[in-house]
Amino acid sequence: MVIYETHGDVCRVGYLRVVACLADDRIPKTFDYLASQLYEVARQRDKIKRYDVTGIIASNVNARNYVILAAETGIIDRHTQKRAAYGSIYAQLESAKRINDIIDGRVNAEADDFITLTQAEKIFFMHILIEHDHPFLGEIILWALKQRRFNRTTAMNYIMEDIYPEALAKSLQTASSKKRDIIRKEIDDAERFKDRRLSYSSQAEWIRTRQYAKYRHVAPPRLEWLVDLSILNREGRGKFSVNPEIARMGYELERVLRLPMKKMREELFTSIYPYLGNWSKADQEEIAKTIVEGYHRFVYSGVKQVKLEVLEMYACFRLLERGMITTPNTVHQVFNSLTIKYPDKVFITPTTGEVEIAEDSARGYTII
DNA sequence: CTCCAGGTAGATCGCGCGTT
DNA sequence: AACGCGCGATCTACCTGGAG
Repeated sequence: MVIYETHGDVCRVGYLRVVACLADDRIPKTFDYLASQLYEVARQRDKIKRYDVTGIIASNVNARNYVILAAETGIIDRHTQKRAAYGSIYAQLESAKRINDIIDGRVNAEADDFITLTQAEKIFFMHILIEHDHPFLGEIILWALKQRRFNRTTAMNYIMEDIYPEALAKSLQTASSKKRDIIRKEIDDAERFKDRRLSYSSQAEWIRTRQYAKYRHVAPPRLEWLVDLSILNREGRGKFSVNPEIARMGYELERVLRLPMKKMREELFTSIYPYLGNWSKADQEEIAKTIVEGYHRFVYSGVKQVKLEVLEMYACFRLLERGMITTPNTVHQVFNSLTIKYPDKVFITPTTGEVEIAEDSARGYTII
């Protein structure tokens, strides 16, 4: 499910954290309301403006574009106007504390607060962006890996003329029938992008076309996301290079990013993320503790039905925050062993995947 | 009316050339 | 060789017409 709607100004991943914290699990908030709140929060740090990065929120319109991106990446839900799965997960992570402090005015934002991500946050957003922009963003990463160094223009052309139509074609299989016709039309159009671009006699003429405007709205934000995730480094204006740490994993990345979605999710945790930080392996007890603690956090913040899948992903990222790594499948196994060991305290409704964990199990984690 | 994709004005970069 | 100037190329933030 490729992200269809992007705008050239949604370049900074960090604002998605603010949207996740501003949204709510119980009370719907309209996108306009979220946008104006986001705008207000972002303005807190007007005095310490950074001019070396693009995508800083400077208007309501531009804040709204970020809210839309949050909807496209599973942070908030278009229909319910509440938090979506990844928004709920982020809101329960420790990382959310700092953002909430800024939102509530308990601390003043520093220059980097909306831009710089912690290592765990980088992996969190890498995960959701790769998943929601699949296979587009993954293929962009693989192309970048082959280049090592490249400039913005080369990247824009290749991304739009080669990767984009192919990614759209692949996304056809999973798209709803309504969207399919629109996507097919877009593919037809995209297949002619290159010929059309080359038909303009001068560069000056080309950059004034609507097609170029489209390029600018689709490709550059994705490159900027990769910079925020430390997959790419910025090398001055319009130039990028691949982070050497990532470059070393080229072969593995190619294998993992091309796996079917469900497999890819697991393999990112087994084959990629372990090399993106100094993690220790989380043991069974830590995992179980994190599951139980997480369940109570979700319930406390107003999530009525805690989905097992969501709880498991939460546990993976919460452990990363504490310097420990595990995988969704491992968490799943630990959860299963909990239901067997404590059938009177830990339940799952098989049809819906909703979890319940008895209150007293939280106290001192006595169930372990 | 609302809203956003596409359009555009102005800012900024950096190439290539002349000068020291 | 190194510097720096000027201008075309490129980039970005903001705006708006036309779709819904």
